[in-house]
Amino acid sequence: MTQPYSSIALADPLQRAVADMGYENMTPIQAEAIPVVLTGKDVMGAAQTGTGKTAAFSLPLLQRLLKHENSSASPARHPVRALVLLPTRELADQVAQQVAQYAKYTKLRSAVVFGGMDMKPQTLELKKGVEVLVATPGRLLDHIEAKNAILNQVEYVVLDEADRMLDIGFLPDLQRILSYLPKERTTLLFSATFSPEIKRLAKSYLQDPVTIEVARPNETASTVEQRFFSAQDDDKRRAVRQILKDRALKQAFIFVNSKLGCARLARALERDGLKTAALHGDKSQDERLKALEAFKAGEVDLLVCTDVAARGLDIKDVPAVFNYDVPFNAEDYVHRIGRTGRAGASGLAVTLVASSDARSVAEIEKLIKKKIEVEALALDGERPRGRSHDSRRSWGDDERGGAARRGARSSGGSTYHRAPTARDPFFDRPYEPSAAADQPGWEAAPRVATRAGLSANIKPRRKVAALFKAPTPAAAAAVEVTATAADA
DNA sequence: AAAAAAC
Repeated sequence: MTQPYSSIALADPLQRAVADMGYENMTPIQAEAIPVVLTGKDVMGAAQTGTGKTAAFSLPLLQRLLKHENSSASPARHPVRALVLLPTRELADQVAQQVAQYAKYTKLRSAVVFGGMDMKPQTLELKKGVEVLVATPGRLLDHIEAKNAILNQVEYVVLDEADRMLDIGFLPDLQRILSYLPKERTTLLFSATFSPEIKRLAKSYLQDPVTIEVARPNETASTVEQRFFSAQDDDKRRAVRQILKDRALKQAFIFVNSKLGCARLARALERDGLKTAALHGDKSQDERLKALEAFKAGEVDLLVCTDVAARGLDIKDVPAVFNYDVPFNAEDYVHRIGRTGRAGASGLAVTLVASSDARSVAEIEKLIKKKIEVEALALDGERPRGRSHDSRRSWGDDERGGAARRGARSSGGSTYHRAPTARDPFFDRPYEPSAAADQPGWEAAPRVATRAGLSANIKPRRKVAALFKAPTPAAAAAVEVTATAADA
């Protein structure tokens, strides 16, 4: 079943680069996608997080560029021949570094452009000539408009995290970028999650695509232990600290839903004496990159972050992910927990569930097609406020009971106990996906289109239609469906 | 209910 890279038709410089990185065997997505991309066909690829998607498109793409190295394009002009688009700056940086690694023994040049950094060095780089350009949408448009990047000879476009690139927040920019590209080209879409509507929209951008699915879309990695604990806001920080301690976790991502919440939690955990860095979109790019570097280097133990860090970031051996807040979008849950348990390693994903999160948890359950049990978490120390009068409830177990359980736990080795008979009454019933969740397209409810000036979840269908021109009737239809579902 | 992506 395992297939070495050496068994496929990749040029020697690429094989050497792969060997340098210590890779021998292809991952399933690579084994499936590389031969197809080598044919030059359009691809829609779905694979679990942490399974080597970047190499799956980079290697065959570079191979194709090598093969046609002496194309008719004037060498003096150095046109961009492959464009890779990503939804966050950190991800663009990471993918660019990988591409550069794979290309290091070739004459192909790559560059990366993203916002928050000085335009000038990027401009200089582009003017020197670049075959592979990695970018985030906004900054790329800047360069296009400044005529720093000429994209009319692009042969390949890759949309990584394609479902995000196609969502309503990115779509207008994406469509403008695509309008600068030749119609005759290869388009590759990759993501770990695809809602049916986004899939339909995505197909409207592809010509006769080959669909590659090495795992059921939206599937979470079996290497990640997923736990859900009932915790109200006041108890969440203590819960995090206790789980970190009980499970002897060295490092963790801690996801929060808002930038402000992220900054606040980071400060609070720092005050608790934990080495913490915050990563969110209100920080300067310099701070963002530093936070990530510090986490990678092990200088900080906790990376408190918004969904800017949910997708794609590949950091070795992150033992745990906490969802301090339950994500609004079920797809984001899949991506967030994909930061741990990568490349076959084991990982722990802990989601703290407040009583107002029932609907979101139901959405997650529906999406990942796994039964979610929300467990009670017995916190050490004083019993939690407010519920202590009712021993039927998990939080209300008296201290004696709690202590007895903890004793049993420490001898048994398992850190947690499941207390299905003593749960918060809110969770006494199993999660039933809500009626709304059964509506097709619910999970793809359109989000705010800030740059387009809309300020709320979109209601009137007309506004959506006016917001962007879909390239084909099929795409328009997909958008209509999404908007209608959101109205419901 | 938010975040992300340009200045």
